[in-house]
Amino acid sequence: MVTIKEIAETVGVSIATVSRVLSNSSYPVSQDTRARILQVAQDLGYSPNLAARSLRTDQSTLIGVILDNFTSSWAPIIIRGLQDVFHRRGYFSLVVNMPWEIHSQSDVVQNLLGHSVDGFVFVETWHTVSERKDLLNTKPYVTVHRLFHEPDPYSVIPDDVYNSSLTIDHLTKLGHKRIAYIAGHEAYFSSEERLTGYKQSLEKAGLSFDESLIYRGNWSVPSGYQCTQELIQKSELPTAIAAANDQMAIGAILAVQEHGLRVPEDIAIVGYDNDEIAQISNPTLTTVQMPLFKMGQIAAENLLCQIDKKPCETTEQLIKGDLFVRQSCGDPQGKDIHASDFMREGNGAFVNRHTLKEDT
Amino acid sequence: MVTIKEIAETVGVSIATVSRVLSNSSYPVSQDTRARILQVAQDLGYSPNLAARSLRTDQSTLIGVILDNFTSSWAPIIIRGLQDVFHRRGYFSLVVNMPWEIHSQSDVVQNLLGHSVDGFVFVETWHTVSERKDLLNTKPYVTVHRLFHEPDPYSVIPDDVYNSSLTIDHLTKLGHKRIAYIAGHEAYFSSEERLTGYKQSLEKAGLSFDESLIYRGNWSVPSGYQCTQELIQKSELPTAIAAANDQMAIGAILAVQEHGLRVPEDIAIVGYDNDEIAQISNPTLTTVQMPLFKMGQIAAENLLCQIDKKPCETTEQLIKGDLFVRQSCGDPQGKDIHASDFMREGNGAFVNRHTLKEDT
DNA sequence: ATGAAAGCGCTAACAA
DNA sequence: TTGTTAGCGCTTTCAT
Repeated sequence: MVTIKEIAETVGVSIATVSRVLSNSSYPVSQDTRARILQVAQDLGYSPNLAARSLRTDQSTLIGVILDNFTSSWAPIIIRGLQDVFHRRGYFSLVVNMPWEIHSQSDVVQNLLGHSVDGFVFVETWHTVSERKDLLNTKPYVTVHRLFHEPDPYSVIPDDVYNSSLTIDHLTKLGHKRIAYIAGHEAYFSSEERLTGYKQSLEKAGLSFDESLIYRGNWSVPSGYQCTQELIQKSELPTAIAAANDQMAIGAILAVQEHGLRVPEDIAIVGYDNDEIAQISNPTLTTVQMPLFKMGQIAAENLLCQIDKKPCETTEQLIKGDLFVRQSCGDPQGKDIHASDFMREGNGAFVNRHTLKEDT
Repeated sequence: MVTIKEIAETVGVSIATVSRVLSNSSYPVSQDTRARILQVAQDLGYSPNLAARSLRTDQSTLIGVILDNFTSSWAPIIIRGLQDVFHRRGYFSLVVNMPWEIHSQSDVVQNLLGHSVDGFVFVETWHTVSERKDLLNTKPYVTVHRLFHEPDPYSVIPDDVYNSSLTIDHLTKLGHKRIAYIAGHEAYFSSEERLTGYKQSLEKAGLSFDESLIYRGNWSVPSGYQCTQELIQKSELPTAIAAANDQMAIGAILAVQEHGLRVPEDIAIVGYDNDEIAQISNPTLTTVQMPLFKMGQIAAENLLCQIDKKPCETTEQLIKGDLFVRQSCGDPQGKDIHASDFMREGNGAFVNRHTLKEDT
């Protein structure tokens, strides 16, 4: 590996001057020598030894990214958003999976601290602020998509109330007046927010809230299926079912269809997440997508802002998502619906995981 | 941050002795002082400055992990496998997404080299050996799940021929004699391997290969749908369709059902990947799962082996997957099939992305 | 505008 | 068995 010493020798200047140029210091260096140094560095294929720089400056341009569950559908997209900003600013991230249950937190954080990371990002995490504060050794941190209830000033979260309303408003606009709701697991902060969105939309539409229309699932397909089975046993069927995620919505579709009822003709269904399955189910699912990529970007900006000790946002940031209208609520224009509709060429919405699900 | 100097002072020994103990050097240190140093290090919450160590030893305990597409279904599981081994051995990984198309490779690799990474892992990559050899600056590397055709000595790949045979054997054992095949995109190495597995299974079962039963998709649901539409136009229907991935298999199911045919009663269908959708489709999909977690572990072991300059495997390692029998080929016991079957409590196979899809 | 030199925390060669 | 010291590559203070 080529060092500044080598460059200094070939150019015929001191290492100090080379360092000034190559570390973008604001220190004055003549245009001429600057140019020559840059040229030689380029020719020799110089790239700075970051360990040495880190040792000297106590800054590593390394960020510790801690995930509760790497293999969730959302985490990779959030990470892409984070890295989009980090890489542009010359930061790399040490990504580690660290399930909440296993209490190896301190070990991992210790180790990350050993690498002199400049800050931490917690993604889809259950670690509350209070739990981790002492661990972090005063390094700045930010949380993307916190799962716990306790508020966290440095967190970026989806605007679940708004997003949920988007789906329910869609239903009320289509004339639905009796809308059942399958809520998510109650331990999750999102669950309550989404339920709140449901309530707000009903109120907006002048509909009264009916406790008996609320069911509680655990995010899984079977739980959506179970809730819908119970719901169908009841005397008066709703005309629509909203679920707190796509998985449960799929469960609802399967249950409804098993009873010989049609979606959306007899019962309309909306989900939440715009998970891959929303495009593959039959009928395809109308749902809302969280702006995960953007959430990652915003969180990264905020962290770098803290690292640079510039004034930055210190309150939770809520980010709005977008509605994806598909077949499961019926076509507002009243056209017939076939499974093949979304298979036709040119129906651009189709994306699979071979391509990037980059949010807008 | 506490340093060895501090520890040396409190214990009353030289920093060299402290270093010897704390860097697990084989150098002899008396039991007594060793114990005292360890104790003090523990009390003070010492963790080594890895940048300093790296500067001195030219080893960083950092691995560069380069992915073509972070948001694929498989990449996160492979990474979990890699990290399972890396973390146990004290290594962290710098995970970066680097699409093949964008020619920023050298920049990123340069930067990673600046962090003195001890080696590289390429995950689901299109970068061939020849393309990257010069970039890596003699650092060892390993490839997990290469996508290109050119063989690569240091790569760990799924045994696609074997895995594919698993699905076709399942069909021939159920008595199918006319089996159509929807192959994957031809640019992918896997596509040809899986097709080979299909051919081998036919031969094993004494069935002749019929070119007209082979269709070529591009991995997407719509492409599986299209191929199946064409196939159905033909005079003689097959009794089974095998697809090179689950997405295309789902497309096939939708096309078959649209023609009023039943799966599996009229046409049996198998997929490949055991993607999340395989458990959610109606009927659920019989498919095969690549041992992604294990592939990651094996690749990591191999890389560390190279880093330690120990003798290690230098030929491609093919890893076998497992068959998951669900509804789409019919129940060998001849029971009736309902959508609700897999919703029942106790049907343990159901996993969603909130839980880890850790391979065995 | 440039150079000399100290020192970040650690390891390892050499000395005792 | 323990200590002293040079030096990894870099930034930065202090001289010039």
